[in-house]
Amino acid sequence: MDAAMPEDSNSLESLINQVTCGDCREILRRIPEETVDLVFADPPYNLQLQNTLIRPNQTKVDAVDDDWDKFASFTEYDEFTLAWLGECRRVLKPNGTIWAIGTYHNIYRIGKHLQDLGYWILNDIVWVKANPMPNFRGVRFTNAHENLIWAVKDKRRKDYVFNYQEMKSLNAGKQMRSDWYLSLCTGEERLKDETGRKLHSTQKPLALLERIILAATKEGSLVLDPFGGTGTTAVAAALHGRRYVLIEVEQRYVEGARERLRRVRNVSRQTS
Amino acid sequence: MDAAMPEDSNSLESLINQVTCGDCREILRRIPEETVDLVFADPPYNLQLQNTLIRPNQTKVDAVDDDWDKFASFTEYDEFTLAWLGECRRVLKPNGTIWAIGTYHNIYRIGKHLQDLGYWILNDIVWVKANPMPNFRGVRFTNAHENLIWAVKDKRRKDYVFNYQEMKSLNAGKQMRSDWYLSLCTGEERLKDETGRKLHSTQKPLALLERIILAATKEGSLVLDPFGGTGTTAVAAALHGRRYVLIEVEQRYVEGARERLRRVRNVSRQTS
DNA sequence: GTGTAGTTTGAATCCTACG
DNA sequence: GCGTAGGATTCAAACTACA
Repeated sequence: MDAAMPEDSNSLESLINQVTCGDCREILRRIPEETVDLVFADPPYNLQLQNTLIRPNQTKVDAVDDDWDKFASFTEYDEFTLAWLGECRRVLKPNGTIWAIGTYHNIYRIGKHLQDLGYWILNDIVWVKANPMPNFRGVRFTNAHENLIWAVKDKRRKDYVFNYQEMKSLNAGKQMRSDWYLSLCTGEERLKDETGRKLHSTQKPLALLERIILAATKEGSLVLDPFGGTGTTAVAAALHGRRYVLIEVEQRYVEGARERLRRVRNVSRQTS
Repeated sequence: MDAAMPEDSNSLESLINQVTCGDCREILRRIPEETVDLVFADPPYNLQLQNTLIRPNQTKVDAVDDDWDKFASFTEYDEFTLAWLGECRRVLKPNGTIWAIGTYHNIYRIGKHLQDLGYWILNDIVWVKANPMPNFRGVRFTNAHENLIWAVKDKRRKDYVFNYQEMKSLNAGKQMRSDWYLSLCTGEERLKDETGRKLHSTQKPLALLERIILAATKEGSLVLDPFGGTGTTAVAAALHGRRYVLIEVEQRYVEGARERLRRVRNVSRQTS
């Protein structure tokens, strides 16, 4: 797929259906204004974990300790958030929508900045986890969900895409609600590195991205993921005939995503 | 109960197990520092209503559809939020905790300010509604949940109250999770005015407040509700042997709450 | 192939008392 | 403030091993 990349790296076409490596705040500048139909953003959560956590059976929890999740302060996280949210708003079509996912560590800051920038929230969605990690020490409630925000760029635009009937049919003929019960990404679906460990510490389940794309885009729509990770958004887009622009700053995730997308293409070639 | 009220209206004792009418930002000043064990706050979220609340003598802003008005509204809501969150933090004991409930209209602003003031979030909880109002026009997902934030005043204090075993026993012997499936407040439980219409537009289910108080207070703890409404928090506190301070600005809600509490006391007198 | 038991693991702001 | 020892603490899904 790199061979097919046009030489003009500033054109939008050179980014479409590609996984581009780089800081999203820079790559986003290559995208012209009002060209994107949907943004899905899974930014770093700024977890601020302190100590190692030991399970009751004395094993160690494989926590999120990646450098990309480290921020010096809330202020720094806020600046980062405003930067990418602002760029995403610029490239979105006026009736385009954005989805952002997070936990209590970061979702309030994202939501607040999103409102301040003029996005108009349509729904907040909770991903209720079928199999969350328990609270081993029994000092809080089990953290069993994550939060998503769905917002349209321009409040006045009522013609954002929402495939109401398709959602209804996916929910046994009843209106799709704001609580989505889905399992974590584990097992075969979870990408592994060469040593057999999880490649990405926070890979999202494909079912989550499929529902989002089926709900809020049409065939041929352009989907942008500024924190592409190992490519779940791109896979969901490809599976349902949507175009995508995937940006990811970590080279090893980029390679994992590209390989994953090759496998998806091969499968669809065999079955078509 | 008014007859039993001490004459010194500045003492904390004069507020305890009473429904006090007034603006919470003023009444809160009567409460000494670090005296409250738990705050439950269900603040208003309608920005238009907020404008009249903060600037009662100014002209109402019409349709809020330009950027300046929108920014002004958010700013005023933010100032209001910071004011009551700050006062609540002052009166909370160092190991005291706060619960705030809201929807996507206001919860991001509350959560962000709460973090900025130094509260330390322990959990976010979603109240998943068993019987939400459908989205009649089919243009969004059914809004089927509300968000709660649980935070401790001082991050370093690990001795906040969390009745782990009691929550576990309420959940069939398994850890209580962050998703709470509860019905709306309807039927007999819902307070009505003299014409038979609901007295308060957003009365919370008693089961929600009972769970919160059973989870995060001990017997005899002091519970503060700065937006007391029709007294659900006070009823839950009274039923479980906790003391309360309830503040509410609307006189008709105050009267509804006082009458409701009289009924609760009569019932417990008969059964004891 | 089928069924069962055992093992692994997941975005986690996960303890307390005493020197 | 810090270091250390004592003690209480987990759920569901998917995978593996084995009969």
